This record gives sequence, C-alpha cells and structure tokens, in this order.
Amino acid sequence: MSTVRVRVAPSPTGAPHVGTAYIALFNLAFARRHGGQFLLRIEDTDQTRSLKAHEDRLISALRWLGLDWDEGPDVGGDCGPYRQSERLDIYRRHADQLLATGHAYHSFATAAELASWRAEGQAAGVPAPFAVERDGDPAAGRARAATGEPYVVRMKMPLEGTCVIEDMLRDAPISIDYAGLDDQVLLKSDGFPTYHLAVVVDDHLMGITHVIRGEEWINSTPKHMLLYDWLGWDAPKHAHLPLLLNPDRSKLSKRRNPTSIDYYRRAGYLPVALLNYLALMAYPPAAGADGAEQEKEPFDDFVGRFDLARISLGGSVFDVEKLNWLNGRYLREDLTPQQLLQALRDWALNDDFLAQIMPLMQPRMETLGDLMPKCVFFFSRNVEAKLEDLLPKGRQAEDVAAMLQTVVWSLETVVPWQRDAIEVAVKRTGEFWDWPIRDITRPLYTAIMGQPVGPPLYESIVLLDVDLTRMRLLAAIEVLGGVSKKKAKKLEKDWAS
RNA sequence: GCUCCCAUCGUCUAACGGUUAGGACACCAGAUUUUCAUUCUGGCGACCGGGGUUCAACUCCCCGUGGGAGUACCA
Repeated sequence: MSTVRVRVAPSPTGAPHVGTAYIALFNLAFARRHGGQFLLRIEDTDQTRSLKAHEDRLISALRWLGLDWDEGPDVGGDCGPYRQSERLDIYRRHADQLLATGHAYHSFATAAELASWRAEGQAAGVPAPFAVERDGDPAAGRARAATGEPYVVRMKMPLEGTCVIEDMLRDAPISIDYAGLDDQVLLKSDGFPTYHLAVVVDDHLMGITHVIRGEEWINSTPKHMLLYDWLGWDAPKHAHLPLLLNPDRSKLSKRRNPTSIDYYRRAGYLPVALLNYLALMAYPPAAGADGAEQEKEPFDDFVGRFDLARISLGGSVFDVEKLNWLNGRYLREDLTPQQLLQALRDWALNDDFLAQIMPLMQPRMETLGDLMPKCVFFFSRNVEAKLEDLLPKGRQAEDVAAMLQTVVWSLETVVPWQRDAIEVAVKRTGEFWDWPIRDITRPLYTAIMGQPVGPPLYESIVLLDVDLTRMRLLAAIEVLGGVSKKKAKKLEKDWAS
C-alpha cells in the first residue's frame, strides 16, 4: 500500500477558524499514526474573498497550534505550487480535457435564465434543467467561447444512476442519485476553477490517499467521484467528520461565539489545551487504569491510539467551559512557575507589547503603580461592562445594542487591523445612526475596557486585536439585552444599503 | 420543497445483545485551605417515540419524530 498522504485545504477568506484546526488535527493524527505525510493547500479560488492577509494569519495560527505540515505554500514540496491561484493552467487543462471527452460543456446562460430554470426545477421537484445548453453542439459552444463572450464550463451530470460512497467512518455506504444534482460549474467566467474541479485535480496530482474533511461535503462527493472517473483516476478514500456546533446546534459560526483560532490565542489559551479539547469533540477519551477516563491527553499521546473508525458521528457543541477547565489543568499541572512566566511572556507580557502600551498610559499616570489598574483590560480574557456605563444619556438599551451590532459589522471589513481604518469604520456607524460620535464611543469604551474611561479608543482596539474586540462587543450587546434575530435581519438590510 | 447525514444526562462521551446505563464539564451540597482558587467526597441528571427480530435490546431491522448539512460562477 502506498504511503498515506492527507491534507487540510482551507480557503483564506476570513479569520483562521477553529473548524479548520479541528479538521487539520484529525488529518495530522491520521498521517502520524500511519507514518504518512500531511500537507497544507490554500484554496484561494474565490478572487472576491481571498486575501493574502488571511492566508498569513491562517498559517501563523496553525503553526501556533503546532499542526505542522510536510508540504505547503510556505515550505514547498514536490507537488507544488500549494496555492490554487497559482495552478490555474492546470485546472484549465483538465477542464479542456473534460470538454473534449464530452463530459463538460460551455454555458452562456445569464443569471436570469438560471434563476428561471431553477424555479422550473424546484416546481417539478428536480434540479434545474440545463438541457438547452448541455445538449447543444460542442463545436458551436467552443466557437462562441472563442469570440470572447463570457462563459463557464459545466459538468454534464448523468440523468440517472446512483453514486455509492464508502465512508471510512460509517458502516453503510452512502448512496446518492445523480439525478438530484445540478450541472456543477467547474470553471468560472473569471477563469478560476470552482472548489469541485480544483479539489479533485489537486488531490490526485498531490497524491492524496485519504480525504478527511467536514460532513458538509458529503452531498458534493458524487460530483467529485464522477470527476475522478472521467479523468481516469482512482479516487482516494473518504471520511466525513461531524461538524462543530453552536450551543443552539447549528453549524459553528462566529455570529455569537469565538470561532477564530486567534481569539483563543489572544485570550490566553494554551495550544496544547485547545488541541486536546478539539480532539475530545469527536473522539472518546483514553480509558484510565481505574476505569475512569483520561480527558487530559497531549496530542502526541492521542496520536498513539488514534483510529479513524472510532470517531463519533454526532455533531458536537463547542463548550467553552470545558475548554477552560482543560486549559486550567495544563496551566496548573504541566507548567513550572518558570514555564508559566515564559508562557505569559510569549503571550503578552513582553517588551514588544508593553512598549506599545506605554505611550497610551504615560500621560495618565502619576506613579508607576497607576499603570496596571488602568490597562488590565489588555490582559484580560473578558471584562464586565455595567449596563449603566454602556448607556449614553437618553439612549435606550435596545438602540445601543443595535448600534454596537453595526459596529461589529463595520469592523469586519477592516483588514488589515489598523488604527485609521478602525476609526473610519466606527465613524461610519456614527453617520449611519446620525448620533453624535460621543454616543457611539462611550458604549465602545465600556464594552472594550469595562468602564467608560480609559486610554485612547482606536489605539486600544488595535492592541486588543480583532477577535477580542469582537467578543467584547458581542458581550456588551448581551448585557444590553441582545438584538433579536428578526431585528438583526432588518438592521443588516438597512446597514448593507 | 428535494437529497443526504445524525440521534445516550444541559454539554462532551463509554457501552460494541445480558451493567443498579459508566466517566468528564457545568450545577448543588460537604470536607481541606487564614481568604480565594486548587484538591477531595457526595448529590442532581440520559438511552427521542412506535413497531418488529431475539430467551434477552441503548445496542440489530423498519417506520415515525427531532436536529443538522447540502441544494451558488462560496468554499
């Protein structure tokens, strides 16, 4: 049997997500367990959302966790490039091959046409009918494309038949009828591939033997199997992991919870604990000698007993309380006081970080002893904002909560995280509400610092960093009574316009 | 709507036909600690429902129900 090769393939479209770490963790464990290789591939095929800044943060976050890869964009390897935006010609070549063999076709349909086809399909309880284009003359399609008219390349899905997927985590194979599937776009009009084309081509070219990914991909696996077949390749084995969930059991999202790896880093969690907790999310703890279970288990020990088939299939609610408990145990049990001090230095108690605080605090001090009380919030996991401090004179809690929500949205667009851009984002919400800036900043001071007074706001937000800032704003919104789902929806609409 | 996945305490899970259904987080009591935290002890608390199969079902099968995901020129 050939060497095990697995990968994690995140797309750099936002903050590094704990879900990515979770998937990476199981891939790495599988690779280590079988003496194989683990690769990192950047799936930056969405030109409108992918950012190099996000990729940099992602790599830094995964490195911090110690989820190291054997091949990747930053370390190279024999199967590069490992960034999909640098492999465009490869995808085009394979798309051409599928066009030539009649498995794909040029599509020129407008958005309006597609919408009407979909509506038609919906009404009949079937996927959108693409017959108009898919059965046309291939040469005509090619000629039309050559004129420079924008087009996409679509898969010609079989109208009948069933795809049987063997999933390593499940006893019974998964069967999905081809008839229920859309003619998937493979090549977009900007010349970039979609996920479906790129993932199959790359996994094959990079020698991936096992695709271990999130459960949200099950439904598109038949498309991938078809592609392997059409291209004349053997498909890798598949394993679809259960999803990480919000407390309300929906797919883990940043809407109300911290989902960025950087949040946990900045809030003071230890990588070993986060990793341990993530493993526990889908894998039973080791049995101890006395029958009790050993929940605390560093990654290297976990690898030694890892067996893909033992992964539990139900989605898991991410429980910060339990993470806190585990993190506390590592902090107390595994670190000498010296090591604890070092961990603190690596985190925030270092000259580099403190030096940035000095200019903010110096004008506000009479004795050296005034420093810490006035800037504890930089070193705290969270602060407790009091309701009365969050309310500017004459404002209702409900309105202030809504206002803070728009600040959260406004701040989301700030990349990279810099002072002036933050100020612009905050002022923009001021204009939106047509409130004096004071009524915006007072709640902000309180949310960020726990009290309505403190060092300069924008500079402080920069140092607090994006994830901690976001969570403090969300916490303040809760103190104010929250923003109802219905209201948030309307607000989001108004805000977007 | 259609397709697929999943289903044990509030949460994470053990059990792989025969157990008083075990452990962990959280919570509640008590002990230790000058305080707090830690630590220790105890408590609360679950097999989604209905049919089968079997001497015996949490466990196997079927049907419901519930939850989730997918259904994009996003991944």
